[in-house]
Amino acid sequence: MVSSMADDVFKALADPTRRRILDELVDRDGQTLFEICARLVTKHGLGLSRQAISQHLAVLESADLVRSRRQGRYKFHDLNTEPLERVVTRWLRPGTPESTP
Amino acid sequence: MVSSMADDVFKALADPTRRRILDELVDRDGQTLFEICARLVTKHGLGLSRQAISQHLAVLESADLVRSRRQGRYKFHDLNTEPLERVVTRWLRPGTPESTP
DNA sequence: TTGATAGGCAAGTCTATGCTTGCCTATGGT
DNA sequence: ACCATAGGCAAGCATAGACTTGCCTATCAA
Repeated sequence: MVSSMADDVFKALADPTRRRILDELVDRDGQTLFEICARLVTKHGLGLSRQAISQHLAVLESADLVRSRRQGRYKFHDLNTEPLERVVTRWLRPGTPESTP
Repeated sequence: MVSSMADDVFKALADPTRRRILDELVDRDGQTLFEICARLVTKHGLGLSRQAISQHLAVLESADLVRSRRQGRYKFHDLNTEPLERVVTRWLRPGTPESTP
């Protein structure tokens, strides 16, 4: 089964933990896996294993919502909002009065 | 467990069939369950049972993405894009140049 | 009243997926 | 060389969720 681009984006956004991760990356870009784990624990009280977060990051990457760059033994994660902007305008008509106040 | 408003919206959008339904309601508002079933079959080739679509509509309603009004034995469904507009700006910073061309 | 239409409810099945556990690789410091 | 750190891989489990089937209710037309 082929998974379209929009499909991956919406699937990625369906999980609350993944949305928290995006929140963290908005707050500070270029975090490592361990940093994200630590912040999810301290700021949101989420007690998830490192592997769980790693799998979430993989889902976000496959949706191109997160880009990663390797540097030595560190892997930094960056937010990419471009897929969001493209996917959201699907049902939002340009003529909606409330959207352009 | 309490399900927040954003949670319901993203969960509702996670399913491709539900996104198709929203597409149909953008195309023509105020359709009944049977109309939506017929259009999904003819226009998209989806062979789903009436109950499946009914359950999808229930999910969309609980996310307030679809509002329904009863009239006799008919139940008309209307699209409500307001939750979308609110939920999407979460990671889209207002200063993004591409978003305001 | 009878029958057809529009919709609802409630199991039951089956797959997807979130999470864990355990082990493995690679890089950097000392 | 040694060990700690940063991350990856793969199997296993357990719940959520999509879909079906079967039956029930309500509205309208004849």
